[in-house]
Amino acid sequence: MDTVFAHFSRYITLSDTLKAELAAVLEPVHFSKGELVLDAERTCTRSYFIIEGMLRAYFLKDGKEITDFFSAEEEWCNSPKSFYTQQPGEYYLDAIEPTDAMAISARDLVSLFDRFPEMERYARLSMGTVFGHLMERIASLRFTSAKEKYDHFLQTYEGIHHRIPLGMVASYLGITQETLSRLRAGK
Amino acid sequence: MDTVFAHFSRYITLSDTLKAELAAVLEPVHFSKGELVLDAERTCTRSYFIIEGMLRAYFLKDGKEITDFFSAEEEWCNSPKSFYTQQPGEYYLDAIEPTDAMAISARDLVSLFDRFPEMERYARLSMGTVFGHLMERIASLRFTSAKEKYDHFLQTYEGIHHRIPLGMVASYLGITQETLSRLRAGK
DNA sequence: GTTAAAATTTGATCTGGATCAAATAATCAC
DNA sequence: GTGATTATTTGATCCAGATCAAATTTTAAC
Repeated sequence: MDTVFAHFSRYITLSDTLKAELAAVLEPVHFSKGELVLDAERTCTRSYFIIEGMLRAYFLKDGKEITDFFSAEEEWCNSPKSFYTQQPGEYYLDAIEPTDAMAISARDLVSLFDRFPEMERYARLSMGTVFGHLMERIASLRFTSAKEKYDHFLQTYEGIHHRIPLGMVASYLGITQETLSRLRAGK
Repeated sequence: MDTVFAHFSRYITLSDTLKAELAAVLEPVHFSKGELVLDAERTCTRSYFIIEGMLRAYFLKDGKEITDFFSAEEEWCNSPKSFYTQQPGEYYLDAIEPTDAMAISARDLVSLFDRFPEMERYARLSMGTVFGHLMERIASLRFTSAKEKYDHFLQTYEGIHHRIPLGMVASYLGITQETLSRLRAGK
C-alpha cells in the first residue's frame, strides 16, 4: 500500500481520510505468468496498479496478437476505453510475468472522484504524463527507421526490455519479428 | 462565449460563478492566415479555444516543417509540454486559416483549477477524449498502408481535410508529399 | 532427461513507399 | 492583371523492411 501512496504523492498531497478510503477500496490481486487478466469480450471493471511484474495489453488482428502497450511497476493498467465507458473494448490484458497489483473498481474510483477533488487533480496530472509518452511514441512511429524505433523502445523501457519476449516487442513497434531479430543481431 | 460554455457543458455543469470567472479570464484573439501564434523559442503561456478557423502545431526536423496536429473549431490548441511545464517546447503554432479564438493564460487556468474542482473534472474528462484519438492514431500509424492512413485521416478530419494543404497532411501522416499526391490521384 | 511445442534466428525474394528530378498549377504581392 | 513564389503532380529509380520458407534454439510438460 505504501507503494501506491508514494505514487499518488508524486502528484497530490494525500490526506489521512483519502489514504483510509484508498486502503479500503484497493484490493491486492495476483496473476501468474501467462494468465489472462481481461478478455476483450468483457468490460474492464477494474484498473490495476502494478506493484511487481508486468501486464500487457493486446488486441487481435487477423487472428494474431498485436501488443499495444506494457505496464510495469508503479503504473496503472486497464483497457482504457472499456474502463472509461464500462462497455466491452478491444483489448485483452495478460500477465507476461508473475504480477502483484492493487485493483480498484470503476465504481469505487468514480465515488472517489465525487468525494475527493484532489483525486480529479491526480488523474488530470498523471494523465498528462502518459499523454507525453503517447506523443513521443507517435513521433517515433512516424519518422524513424526500425533501428531507431527499437533504440527508442530500449530507452523508454530501460531496464525492463529484457523481460519482454521478442515477438511482443516487434508488434508493439509495428515491425516484424524477423526484422527485430536481425536488428538485435546487429545487422 | 456561448460556444465555449457549450463545450464545457459537454463534460460538466457550469455554475453561474464559474461562467462569470471564465468570461473574465478568456480573451478573444484573432490570427490572420499564416500568422505565427507561438515560436518554439518561447514558452506557451496561453491555450486557445478555437471559435472559427484552424491552428496547426509543427516542429522543425532537418530544417523542414513537420506537422504534428491540427486544431479546429471547438478544440483547444497549445504546445502541450510547454504549456504544462511553462518552459519553451519544441512546437511552433501557426494559423492555417484566419482564426478567431478565446485565449486563457496558464496562470488563470491554474487558479481556476484551485478554486473550481469541476474544472479539474472537465480537464480529466476532456483529456480522455484526446487520449482516445492519440491511441487510434498510434494504431493507424503502425499497421496501415499509406492509403489506409490517408483514409483514416479523411475520416478523423471529416469536413475539414480540404482546408489543409497537402504537404502538411503528408507530414502529419508520416508519408511524403509525392506519395500522398499519387494516392489522391487514385493510383 | 526426453519429447513436443514455442520462440528466435537465418536465408532468399519481393514491394510499397522513399528519394531524386523536373514539369505544371495554384496563390500571392504589388 | 502580371510576374514571382509556393504548392502539387508526374516520372524514374532505389532500398528498408515485409513476406515466405525453413533451420535452430529455447522452454515447458511429463
